[in-house]
Order: sequence, then structure tokens, then C-alpha cells
Amino acid sequence: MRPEDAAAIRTLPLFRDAREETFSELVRAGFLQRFPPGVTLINENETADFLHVVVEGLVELFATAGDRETTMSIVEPVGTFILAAVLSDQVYLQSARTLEKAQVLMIPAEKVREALGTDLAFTSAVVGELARGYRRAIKEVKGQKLRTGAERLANWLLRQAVSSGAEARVKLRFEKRVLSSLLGMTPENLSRALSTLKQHGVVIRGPEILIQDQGALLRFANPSPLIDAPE
Amino acid sequence: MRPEDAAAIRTLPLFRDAREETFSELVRAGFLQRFPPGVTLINENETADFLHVVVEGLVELFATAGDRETTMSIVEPVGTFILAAVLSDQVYLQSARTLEKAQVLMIPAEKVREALGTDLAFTSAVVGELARGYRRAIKEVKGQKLRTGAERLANWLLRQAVSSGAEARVKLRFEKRVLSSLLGMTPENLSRALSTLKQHGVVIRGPEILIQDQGALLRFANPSPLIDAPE
DNA sequence: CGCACGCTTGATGCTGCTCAATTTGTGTGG
DNA sequence: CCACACAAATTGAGCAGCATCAAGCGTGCG
Repeated sequence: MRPEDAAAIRTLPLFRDAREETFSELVRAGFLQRFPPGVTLINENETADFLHVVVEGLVELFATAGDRETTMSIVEPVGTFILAAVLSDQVYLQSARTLEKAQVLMIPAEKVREALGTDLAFTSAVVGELARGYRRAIKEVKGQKLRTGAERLANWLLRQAVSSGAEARVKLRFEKRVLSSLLGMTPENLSRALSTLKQHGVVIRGPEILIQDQGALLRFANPSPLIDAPE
Repeated sequence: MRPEDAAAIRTLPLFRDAREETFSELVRAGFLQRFPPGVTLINENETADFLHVVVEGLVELFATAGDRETTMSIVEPVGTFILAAVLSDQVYLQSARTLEKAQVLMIPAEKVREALGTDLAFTSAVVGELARGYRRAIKEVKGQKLRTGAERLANWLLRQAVSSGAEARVKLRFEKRVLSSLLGMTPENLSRALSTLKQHGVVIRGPEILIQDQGALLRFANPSPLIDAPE
């Protein structure tokens, strides 16, 4: 593992305040693995053996029921996933697959639970991380139940957008079909929702989306910090 | 506060393993209040000052966006709510109102955060409770995105049902309009969804719902422990 | 008794899904 | 560099699910 990767992981809220020995022990016990795109890392209903940290690439968390499937979230570097399952020693509620070539650090669940008892700063970081995850999930439910598909899309764009002067820009790092599933709609519907947003200051150029009139899109999206704030 | 109420609260997963002094300090610092039905206890976007414990009655958690509103969950005795906001010292994401005459113990957020640092068993109970809440929210998202309204209803009924021999029974403790909002549909639609379930072994008698053919309802509902298990 | 409120039922329309066809984009092998 | 193959994205038509609007019950309470 490269020193700069370890350093990046160290900056995560989850590890930032941990004691040095706690951190190095967790990293030492972990396996850093490389995966090609499209590989399934974990499956719903398996027991949680590892805490995963995405060091490089993109990982999609998704869930299934019967023959339906939906994307739950996209994890970028440097982010962790399935902390909750690891802590309560239960099965995963979500599956994970790589969207790109990725590097993932896998830390044995056992080690994480041990560290809980011994490092107070780490423990309160875990509490913070869980509370954050919980609140993010609540916001997700609110978005699903209170907004239409086009509104979810508009707000997602505004959250992702990188402003450059009057304009803003979103560059998709994954397929639109994944985005559609993340937003809770079909690919066809996403296409149409994007068309709808043309009337609200949005221009689509393939995987690149320009927000030419932020005011117009904001009026349509009607964002709320209680749904859209990152944490 | 009656001793039996304190004893009931003590049995909560959140408090069960706490040290005696932690528990008594939290309860001592709390206010036990009685409320009539329909009273708003907390509002979205206010800062989290108290951890709430429902001692008696029913409390509805709901959320709004613009002029839309949705029920997020129903809290029964003995249950807590908004632990996450209290711990991360942030605003509430949800509002709460009483559905019935209720008794609520309100514990100052400050005290809860203090206890975190001093009582290891309490801390790990908090971690467990947060992880549970997180996982419940993830399941809620899965249900919303992967199921139709009628399927959510069928699974909700199966979860609530009290079996008595071949039959099972659900007695609604609150209005159907609240249930419809909890399930993410309109009252009209809930009515129709209930009618649909008549074809799958369900009989409606006002606020009382009989499941006469559990097998048939199970086949329709297709429940999954990864969505429907209580925790 | 009658009013109010919650629930149900019907009619209608919108939102979003499914299925199918076409266009666009991308990577591969000649 | 081009031609081809394949996958993704878009577009259109038809349909299911769900919402809205508008009456009609039924029950409980003043």
C-alpha cells in the first residue's frame, strides 16, 4: 500500500481522530485489493466479514428483491461502506460491485470491533459516522417519498455541479442507467427527465451536463438542506 | 415518574447495559411530560435539544418538503426517537406529533453526549442502536424503490399480524390515512390496495384486518428478511 | 337527530414503466 | 483508418400504477 493511500484514508472522518496505533493496526490487518470493473465485491445476505474502504475507482452499492434491482449509492475514494453490518455482526443488506477498475482496502470486521473497545476517539468517530449514515438514509427516504423523478434529478445535478462562473457543469463518471437506478427510475425515464430540464436551464452533451441557468434550475428543484445537504 | 415506567425504559436495548448511575442520571435529568393527541413535539430544522423516549401512547414521525408531507415512522412504547440528531448535535430531519394521549420522557441532549464518554457499555449500546436505525432506514429505501404500494401494505400487515391459530389479525391503532402516508401512498390508494388484498386471503372489518389465508398473502407479499426483518 | 369526519368508491388524468425500434457511441479486428 | 459489432442512449406507442377530484356512505359525538 502506498504511503499516500494510507494518508488519504487517515483523513477520513472515521479514522482522523483515531490513535496512531489503532489506525496502523487496522490498516496492517487489512488487505488492499485491486479489482477490474464489474466485479461483485459482496453479496446481500452474506455475513459481514470486512469493512471496505474504496481507495481508488468507483463502487456501486445495490439491492435486490425478487427480480428487481436498484442502486442504493455510489462510493467514491476515499469512502467506506457497510460499517453498520460490520458493527452489529450481521448480514449485508446491500451488494457491491465495481463500476471501474478499483482498489479496495478490506479490514476484518473483528479488528474494527476490537478497536471500538480500546480507542475512545475512534469509537466516537464511529458513532459520528453511523449517525451520518443514518441521517443520509433518512434523507433518501424523504427524497423518494416527497419528490418526483425529475425533481430528484434536478437536485442531484445541483449537488454534483462544479460551478465555473455563471455556469455549472456535471461530468458523469458512470453510465446513465446507473444514475437512473440511483434516482429510482428507469433509463428511459431519466432520458425524459433530462429533456424536461432543458426548459429549466440545462443542456445535455452526452455524459456532460451544463447548468446554464442555475436560478431556473434552483426554482424547479426547490432544494432543501433537510434532504440535500451532504450530511 | 412511576417505577414501572423507569423499569420499562431500563429494558430498552439502548439502556439495558448501561451502568446504574448512568441510567439514573439520565432519567433524573429528563422531564416526563404528558401530551394530548395531535400535539407537535418537535419540528424539522430545529436544533436537537432532547432525546425523546415514548413511555405511553403513540408518536408519529413525519417529514415535509414544500407543501407535501409524509409519515416516516410510528413510535410505540417503549421506543426512542431522533437519537442521531442528538448525538451529532444537529437539526432534526423529522417532526414529531402525538397520535394519542402520550407520555414522553425528554432527556437533555447534553446529558446523553456526556454519558457517551463515561460509560462504555452505554456507548456500545448507542453504537448498536444507531446501526439498527441505519439498517432500518436502508430497508425502508429498499421497500420504497423495489415494491409497489400493495406489496408494501401486504408486508406491513404480515409484520404487524398477531397469529391465533390458522388466522392472523391486525388491529390498527391509528387512522388509515396515517398508514397510507407511512406506506407512501394516498388514503384512496390504500383503500384500493386493501381491496386488492381481498383476493389474497385478507378480510377488512373497519380498523380490524383479518388474514384468513396466510399462505396466499405470503405468496403475494413475497417478504424478504433483508427488507422486513424488524432489525 | 344531524353534523363532521374518516373512509370508500368512481371517474379521469398524469407519471412513470414496458416493449420495441432507432440512433448514437465505443471498442475491436481487419 | 475503416468497417463492423455491440452496448448504451434516445424516442415513440401503449399500458399500469397512482394521484386528484368529486360524490356517496358510515360512524361517532355533540
